[in-house]
This record gives sequence, structure tokens and C-alpha cells, in this order.
Amino acid sequence: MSTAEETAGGEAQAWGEVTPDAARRLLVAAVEAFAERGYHATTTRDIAGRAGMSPAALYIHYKTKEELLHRISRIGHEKALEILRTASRREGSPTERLADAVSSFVRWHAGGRTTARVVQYELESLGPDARAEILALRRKVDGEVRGIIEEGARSGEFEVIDVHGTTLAVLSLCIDVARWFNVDGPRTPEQVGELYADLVLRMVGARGATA
Amino acid sequence: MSTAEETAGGEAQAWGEVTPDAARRLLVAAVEAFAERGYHATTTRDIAGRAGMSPAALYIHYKTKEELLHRISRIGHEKALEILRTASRREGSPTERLADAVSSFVRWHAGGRTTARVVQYELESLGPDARAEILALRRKVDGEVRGIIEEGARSGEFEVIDVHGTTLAVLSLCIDVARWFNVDGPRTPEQVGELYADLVLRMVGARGATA
DNA sequence: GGCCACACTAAGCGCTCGCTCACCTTCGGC
DNA sequence: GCCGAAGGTGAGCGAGCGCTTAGTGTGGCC
Repeated sequence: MSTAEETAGGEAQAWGEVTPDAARRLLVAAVEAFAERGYHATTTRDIAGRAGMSPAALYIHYKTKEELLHRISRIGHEKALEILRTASRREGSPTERLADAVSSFVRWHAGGRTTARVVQYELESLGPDARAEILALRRKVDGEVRGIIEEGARSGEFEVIDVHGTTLAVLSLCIDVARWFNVDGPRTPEQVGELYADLVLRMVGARGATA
Repeated sequence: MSTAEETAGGEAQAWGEVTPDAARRLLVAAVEAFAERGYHATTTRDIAGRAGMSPAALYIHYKTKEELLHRISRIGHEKALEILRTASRREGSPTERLADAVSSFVRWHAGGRTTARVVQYELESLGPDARAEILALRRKVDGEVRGIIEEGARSGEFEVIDVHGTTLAVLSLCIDVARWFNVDGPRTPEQVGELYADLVLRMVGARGATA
């Protein structure tokens, strides 16, 4: 924990870019509500209430309830993509970069579980246009991970039979952390990140994976 | 595809035990609707319509919409548990049994994706009592997989640092198949099952995992 | 053939949903 | 000190929700 914002109820630092203050409070309230109950089970009255406002206030800053989900989903996916890009483009062997990518991606899913849940599991609540936009971002996310695995396979550093399938599995493993991770559980996000990096290196047959 | 029931729209054979006929049709309709749109976004009118009945017909066979979800969830979890128990209790080394468990568990999640989605992702839509009952079943599911991994670790056949964490990851990997698997995609459930069995054997450091 | 239990429907109740609208504050600029 | 824009509220709209109720067909049993 390097900053105070990472404590319970936090994650808010990620939304610093959202500008009028009231709009940000509504967005954060929506993230919490969507993560707790799901998009369809959340009412606009609940969101406004959490933000300390009347139900009508929501519609000053957002056209519809769906626009809230869309905004959350886009910002979240951009953040996820940025995390993987940073890991992918740093210096180092494919092994090091894959371990870095997995551990930081997992840390984000565990530590920011509230946000990650909405981002990863409420995709289908979006309308067709918004969903298409988000799916394009997801393909880029896939591409970053596949790139590292492909490189390791080409160089002989990894032993992978099915690059596409393995990429899918690695991402799936990381994403599902948002479903089961429990803040009050026995593991910190850092510990899960480390464990998962090790497991993934084993999956790709990286030489020197923890024996 | 060994039987006609496994074709599109199928999965229905799994509900053979549900009687009378109308109650089963409603249950199958509910599974499809919940999987497509989620529990909260599904209306009782939609379920009844899919089953070719009037909205009121639902309440002859089920007390509430939630009872439908509860029934689906319980039957599904029992089926999942049965699959893992069969693999866990057969003869063979931990390696063989783990490969069998993962490949059959994954086949179920991919082939019966509709059902598996509801079973795995609509848990939180249940009320407290029903959820507690289902969570007990999930702990048994965990136990079956952990048992195999523990045995392999004890005998030295596997190289596992964190048995609990690895069990969690293996199950997570299998379960998430229900989220991403696409019937029209390039892989059959059998192929995904095989791929995943290999990946999991690598994760546990099984000797003789595909090199 | 009369009767009842059962499965089902048409209509609709009470409620809550997403969202709107008329109105009220607050505040910087002149 | 007045003014308009920006940000907010209270009340309430039409719609659709989960679920109920009164009534309808139908098949098996004596």
C-alpha cells in the first residue's frame, strides 16, 4: 500500500480524470453499485443516493444509465490496456515481460476488484454500438499478451503448442480474478499476482519457471 | 457429438429428471433466458413465452422467479460435482485423474455453456438461504480438485508451492470457459478440454506434461 | 354421464423503474 | 445590484415489472 487511496472504498484515484466533481462522484457510485448488484439490478435512485444527490441529478451529467456503464467500461479497458502495454514494451526477455504483464494485470483485477468486475462482466449489458467499441479495445488487450507469447515461442524461450489458445487461457485466468477475489481473504493482490505469474510461466513452458 | 441432444439448443437432456413436462420446459426456457440476458434482465413473461405458455403458467410450477434460478443452480452444481467426483475417484495416477477432471469439467462448461453460465455467474442473484446452500456445493467442488492436487504434491508427482492457490486457479480457469466459449468459434469443447488439461498439468508441474 | 382435480389463460393489481419537467439556488461578471 | 448560466431539487409521467385471481378447458374415475 503506497498511497492512502488504495485502502477500502478507494480505487477512486483511477477516476481523477473525470471532470466535474459531481459527475465523478456519480461515476464512482455507479461503479460500486454495478459491482455489488449488477447493472440491471441497480437503480438510478441507488446511484444518485450513493453520490448524495437526488435521482434527477444523474441526468444533468449523463444522458442515460447506460452511458454511465459505457464510460466506466471504456475508462477501465483503457487502463487495462495501458497496464499490459507498459509490461509488454519494457526491456527484458519474454519471460520477464510475461511475468510482469500477468502480475500487474492480476494486481489490477484484485486490488481494483470493484471496477474490474464491472469492466469484465457487464459488457453484455451495453447496447450494440458501445459493445462494439469496447470489443475493439479487448482485441487490443488480447494482442498485447499474444505478442509476448508469440515472441517467446519464436525464440524457443517458451514451449507453446497453441499460441492462440494459450493466450486465451492466460487472459481468462487473469480476468476471472475479479470474480473470486475477496478483499478480506487470505491473499493480497500482490501475492495473487506473484502466484499467477509463476503459474503462467509454467503454462507457457518457460525455462527457469519456479521448480 | 455422440447423441442428437448435443446439437444446438440442446443441453436439454440434462434436465430429464425434472417433471412434469411443463415444469421442465419452463426450466429450460429460464436457463436460456438467464444465460442470454442475465437473471435480473429476464422477465417472467419472457420465460413463459419461450416455453409457449402464458405468464401465469409459471406460478403453477414455481413459487417465484428466484425459485427457478435456485433449482437451476442446484441441479447444475450437482452435475458439476458429479463430473469431478467421477474423475477424482477413478483409478489412475494423480496426473491422469487431474487431466481427466479438467478435460471433462471444461467440456461441460463449453458444451453446456448456456447452463454453465447461469450456474457460475448468477450465484449472487440468489437470496441468502439459497446462496448458502449453493456455496456448500461449491466448497465440495473445490475439495475434489484440491484432493487430487494434494495427492500429487504429496507423492512428489506434482511440484506445487501453494496447493490452495493453485486449486483456486485451476478451477477459475475451467469456470471462466463458460464466459468466453463461443459455439460458433474455432474450437470444439473437446479441443478446449484437451488444451486445458495440458495447461493445468503444466501448472502443477506434473512430470511428463507435454513438452 | 357427472364430477372433481389439475393445468392453464385473460385480465389486471400494486409497485418500482428510467427518465422528465417546472422550478429553485448559487455565483462570477459587469 | 442585477442577470444569466450552471447545477441542483420534488413531484410525477408512462411503462413494464413480479405476481394474483377468477374463470376455462380437459382427462380420469366411479
